[in-house]
Amino acid sequence: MERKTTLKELAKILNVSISTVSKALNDSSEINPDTKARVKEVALANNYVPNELAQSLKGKKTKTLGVIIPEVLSQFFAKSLHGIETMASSLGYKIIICISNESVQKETESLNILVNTNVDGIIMSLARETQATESYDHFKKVFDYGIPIVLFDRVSDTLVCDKITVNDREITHKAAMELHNSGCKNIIYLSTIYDTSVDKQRQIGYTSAMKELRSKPEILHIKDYTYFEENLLKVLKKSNVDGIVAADELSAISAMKTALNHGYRIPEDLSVIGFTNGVLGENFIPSLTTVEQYAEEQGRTAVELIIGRIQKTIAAEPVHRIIKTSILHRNSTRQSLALQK
Amino acid sequence: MERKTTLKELAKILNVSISTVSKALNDSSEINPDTKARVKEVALANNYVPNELAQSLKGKKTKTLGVIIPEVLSQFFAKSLHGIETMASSLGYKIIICISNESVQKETESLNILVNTNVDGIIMSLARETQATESYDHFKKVFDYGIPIVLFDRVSDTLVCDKITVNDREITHKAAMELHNSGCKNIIYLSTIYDTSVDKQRQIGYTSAMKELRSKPEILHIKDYTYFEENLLKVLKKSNVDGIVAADELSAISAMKTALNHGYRIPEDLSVIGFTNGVLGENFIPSLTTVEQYAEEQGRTAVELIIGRIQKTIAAEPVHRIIKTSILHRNSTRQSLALQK
DNA sequence: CTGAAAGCGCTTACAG
DNA sequence: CTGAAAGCGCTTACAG
Repeated sequence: MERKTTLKELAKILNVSISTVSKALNDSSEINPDTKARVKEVALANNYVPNELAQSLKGKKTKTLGVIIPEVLSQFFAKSLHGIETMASSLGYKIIICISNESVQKETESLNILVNTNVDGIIMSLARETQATESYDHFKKVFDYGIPIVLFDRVSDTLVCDKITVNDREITHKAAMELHNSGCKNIIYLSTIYDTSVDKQRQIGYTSAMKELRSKPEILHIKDYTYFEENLLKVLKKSNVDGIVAADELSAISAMKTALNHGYRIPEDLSVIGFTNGVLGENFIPSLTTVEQYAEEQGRTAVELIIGRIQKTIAAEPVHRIIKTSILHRNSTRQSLALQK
Repeated sequence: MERKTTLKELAKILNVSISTVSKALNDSSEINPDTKARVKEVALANNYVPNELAQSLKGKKTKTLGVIIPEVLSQFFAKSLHGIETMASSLGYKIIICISNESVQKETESLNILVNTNVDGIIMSLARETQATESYDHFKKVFDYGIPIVLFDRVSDTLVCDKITVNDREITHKAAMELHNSGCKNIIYLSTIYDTSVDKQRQIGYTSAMKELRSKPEILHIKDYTYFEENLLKVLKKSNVDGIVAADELSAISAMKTALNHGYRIPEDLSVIGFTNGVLGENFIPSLTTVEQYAEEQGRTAVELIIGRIQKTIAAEPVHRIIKTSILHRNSTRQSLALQK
């Protein structure tokens, strides 16, 4: 049960003042090179490591980033977290992680904890409830104290700060068009991530494609997986659906499962395009054609942005970085008719 | 860009000393109830929150837990992390998360960061490389400083500390016996999590079952998913395999995928039992019969243990908590023959 | 080039 | 019941 060595102890051993030790270790130009060398040697021999609490108390920087995500069990957020952790630790920052569980209350608590804990910046993706109810009062403190914040994936116009999203509208439009070009006549939009900003954007992209194709858009939101099969089947039959654009990975897989269990062949009778490149879609049979969202890259970019903001190396006005996604073609869709010839 | 209110400022407003303010806010019995009330009122009105850095610098407690996991993309670790976060935040602790990426070096860095950051305790699961090379020197500092540590899932006898594991041997034994009882003749053990303590335990359980059945054990370790299909098929054919006990979720699913792609029917021709109750196994067709490891519970228990250790509310000798698992029967296995009658 | 002093924002033994 | 003082472990303007 050793205690950590302090500057005071080193000073005593070296017979110099605490100030000298501190300056020597910080490579101050004020200090004689020989003294520096001696100090450093003794510090090393005594396993000296500065007490970060004390340093932070003076310097006001904690080299800590707060991260709030709605959940960690979906591949998208797990991957973003991985990207955040990798980049942060490579740049010498620690991360405190909070999971909001889609709830405003937990998000509020998390924000308070992060503020009180003196994080240098916050990276987050909004809870569904926050987006559904448009509650943003709990951000007041963060803005009052001028703590930089970057939002990724689930963002809001109400919050003026740096943001990272993907080109949701275009890619969803493209996904719907691809289904059409591969021969699908009745394409629906399926989502279980209702009430989120990304869901809205993807809906818009889908709807605009339907408009272009002069087809009636059909949007199916399923809020509870308990009734997933039942709800989906009803629509599949009623509208003779042969194409699905699903707003997330799990709903895409669940749709395929339901369809296969009821005699549909995929992609012949029903084609599906989902979102997120995760193990689920990769390993399902048939494997899922999906929108690669570059989750890890989003995480890494978020860290770069927030650190740029903390160190004031980027321009004052808020940045909105839009990451270009692409469609990863696998086996849940057919080739486009044009290509088949 | 407000600054946070300090005790000094409150003291000035109230015309009392800093000590009085501090004691009043901490509900010290020394202070006059009326004074307390006045102080609290003003504190509230000024949005006072104590500076945790200063408090920690005095009190030596940071109310922060360090967590190191080998990866976050597997459901098992994502679920444990979720359990850890939930329990920790409900008990007023923050968590700093580090991902070792299975590497000793990253694990060492993470440990150093957590020590330097003055976490009150550490919860971790060892990196594969750490277990493979039996490198434990990087733990010296943690033990020297007496920072409590609890290991879960991937543990080591070399490290004397609290541990949480599951009954790996028994349950793997049981899994193999169940396959046998359902009619499987040639049961192999498949694993991609080679070199880990859990893999070893599960192997032992499997081997003991084979011994009991007077069958020759066959253990297949695949270290690289690139050659998964090739390696597995060779063994499936050579040994006429009709049962697989897989040490983790992904290898179980990959095995089913390979088998299905090569004409095997599951569970008729080949039965599979995996580990971890995750979305992958739940959604695959057929759904995976698997060992429920109660990952979230492991996470929650880890938090309880470490906090008990920090607050010294548990006995001095190291605790080893063994969580009883169970087999979740789904569609990748047949009923036992006994039950079929 | 070195050191004494003040201060970051708290807590707590000690005096009164 | 209230307050002055010391101290947690640092950094940094200021003196010498």
